[in-house]
Amino acid sequence: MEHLELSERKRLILQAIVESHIRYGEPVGSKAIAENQQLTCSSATIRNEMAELESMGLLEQPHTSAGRIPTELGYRYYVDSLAQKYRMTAMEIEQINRTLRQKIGELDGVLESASRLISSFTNYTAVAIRPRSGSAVITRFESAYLSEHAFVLVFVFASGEVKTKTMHTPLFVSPEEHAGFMQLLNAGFTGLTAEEITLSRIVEAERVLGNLAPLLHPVVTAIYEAMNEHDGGELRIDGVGHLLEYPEYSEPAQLREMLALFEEKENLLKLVSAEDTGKDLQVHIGSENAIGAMSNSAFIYRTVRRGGKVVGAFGVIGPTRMDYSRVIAILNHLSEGISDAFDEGEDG
Amino acid sequence: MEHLELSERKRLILQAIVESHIRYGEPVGSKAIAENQQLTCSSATIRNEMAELESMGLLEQPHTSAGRIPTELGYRYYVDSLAQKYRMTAMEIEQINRTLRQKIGELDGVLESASRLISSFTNYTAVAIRPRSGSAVITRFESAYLSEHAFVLVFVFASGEVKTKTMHTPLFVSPEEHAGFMQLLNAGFTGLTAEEITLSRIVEAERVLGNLAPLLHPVVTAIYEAMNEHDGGELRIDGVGHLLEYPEYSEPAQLREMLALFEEKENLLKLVSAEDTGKDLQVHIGSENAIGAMSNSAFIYRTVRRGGKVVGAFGVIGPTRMDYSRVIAILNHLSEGISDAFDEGEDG
DNA sequence: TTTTAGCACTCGAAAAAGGTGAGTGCTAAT
DNA sequence: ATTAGCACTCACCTTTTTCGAGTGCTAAAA
Repeated sequence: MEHLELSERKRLILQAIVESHIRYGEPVGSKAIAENQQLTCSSATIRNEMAELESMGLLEQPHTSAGRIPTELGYRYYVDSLAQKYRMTAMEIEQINRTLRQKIGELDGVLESASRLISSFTNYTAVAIRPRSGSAVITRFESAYLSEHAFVLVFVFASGEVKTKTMHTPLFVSPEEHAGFMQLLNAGFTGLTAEEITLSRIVEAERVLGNLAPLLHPVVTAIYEAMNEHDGGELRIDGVGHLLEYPEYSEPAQLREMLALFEEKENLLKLVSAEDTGKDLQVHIGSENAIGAMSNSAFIYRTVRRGGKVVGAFGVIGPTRMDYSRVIAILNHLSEGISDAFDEGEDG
Repeated sequence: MEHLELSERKRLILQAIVESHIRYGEPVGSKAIAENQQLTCSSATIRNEMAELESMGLLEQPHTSAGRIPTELGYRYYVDSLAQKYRMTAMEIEQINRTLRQKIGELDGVLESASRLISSFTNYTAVAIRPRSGSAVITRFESAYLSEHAFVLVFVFASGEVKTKTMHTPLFVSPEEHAGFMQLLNAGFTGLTAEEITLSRIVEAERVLGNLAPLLHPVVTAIYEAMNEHDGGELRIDGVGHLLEYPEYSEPAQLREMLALFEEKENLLKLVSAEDTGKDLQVHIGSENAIGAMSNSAFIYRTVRRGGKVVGAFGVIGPTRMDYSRVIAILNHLSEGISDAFDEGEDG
């Protein structure tokens, strides 16, 4: 399927059909094609060509007396070989740049903004993903002393990410004790994966702590949770309502499946975490998605890398008749902007 | 409407109709009532009573030859005077308690868990809200030094809330400089509302800082943002998919409106922020909601107070034929649990 | 050999027609 | 005051009809 040989005319016809169907969502008839385009042949000729395209598996008919719609293969061919590069408007570029410029630094913040932007620009549902990382390691603990009974714990992960958690305790903890506690934490619990935080370590630490020992348990629990949260990945979704704009989600069953998918973040996370093929732009059409609920949808996303490793992704989910070229252009632009922002943030 | 005089029989009939309609979502006929209940009269009698209830504005007929459904007023009467106290199952209580026990301390975390719990228990869409507070004041800055080019800023708000933000800078900042910078921040920028952070303060601080002056601008921006974020309120929604379980949201238009409502957090925030009537449990039925999109929905929420001030709220949104007694019971129980958790956290 | 005009045919979608029954209001008897 | 009885209403469901966009095929034209 890499490079199916198609006559120039067939390519034009396929392109016209795909684009019309993307636009109007309805089967495309031979007459519409004949009139509309720079094709100089009659509808009868187009009918013949369409029949051939159908036998090649690029088009299909919903029923005998209807026009044609593209198959998944048809879309695939379109995306790979036919789609024109969409040229973003100055307004679009401007607005994206402006928004990104404010959000340098925190990955979560950047992804969040990206998601919002994408949703409002494309009129599709947008997702922002921080995939599960597999082995969170905390390289440092910092803390801010709030009162005798409370302090903020700051977890600094190897990835550069930072999480915080406010701890409360019935114990009376002086600033000095607090400092000592933090020193112990940094000495005994950094550089470890969740599995490496063994009971013996904890017992040993408790022994050292003396009367502050009861403080350790909730802190260790917090550490665990922070690691798991960090490992577990994050998912944000914007513009769910856009689904309703497309008749392919008008059936309650379909819609329900999608909403369930969005609510159970596991699935989408898996989808992105599973594969790092090296390609930064992923276009998954229909059943290519390997999730039942998405077999009538397209999922396009772009990964965000840091030091070669995938640390995030953002993209859109919508009907298979998605405006691929526009979406791809927007994702690419956004991606560039984000890379720039990070490069500045890192060493600039 | 406070205490409409109704005969005992009318009350029973109204209650039966409301409960049947809550359960099945369909108009209730006289026959069903007559058979079902402990009423000892015939369907004809009930028809007469129903006609009267209708003329009082408590019931209505979707069309001439259908049964009756409660009006908003009917639901209101039911909620105020008729609803039985729902008794939670041991399982429900157990699970709520267990979940809450893990989430002591961070308001956001508690609200989040509450929302999830509510959604899964009630089969309605759940919301958790931290309303806009109006005047965020930071009482203290803490910081954790990460590297010469990065540190974590911790904002401690007067409300006890804590926010963090990771700062990057191209400057080379030594630990000592960092400590000095933090000292200045605490000296010059605590106890202020956003408006009180004036340019003159900033200029003065820059003067003191000397070569570290360029650091101030991004930090002040971050402070601004943190305050606004804190002021702006937070909204979390779970179980959107549950809407689809109720035919009142089967029309795309309805659904769309709701999804739009959920995505534009402003509206819901306003709804809760606007009023602090002193009542902790709010039941808004239909048009009582003062948001067009919600005129066919009920919104029940419970506020969370701290020191007498409303700092959060959680509740459910669903069709007007909501299972009021069950929802209210669950919200109340949850609320108790949360109060307990906070009391422990504060002084325990 | 390729293209095209013409035509009979197909079949989903929308509109129209028909049937069903739950539920009503009213009247008259209890 | 209650209830049995009955004519009537009207949303909902099913069936029928109509309609037309689109097709494939054939035969003529290029």
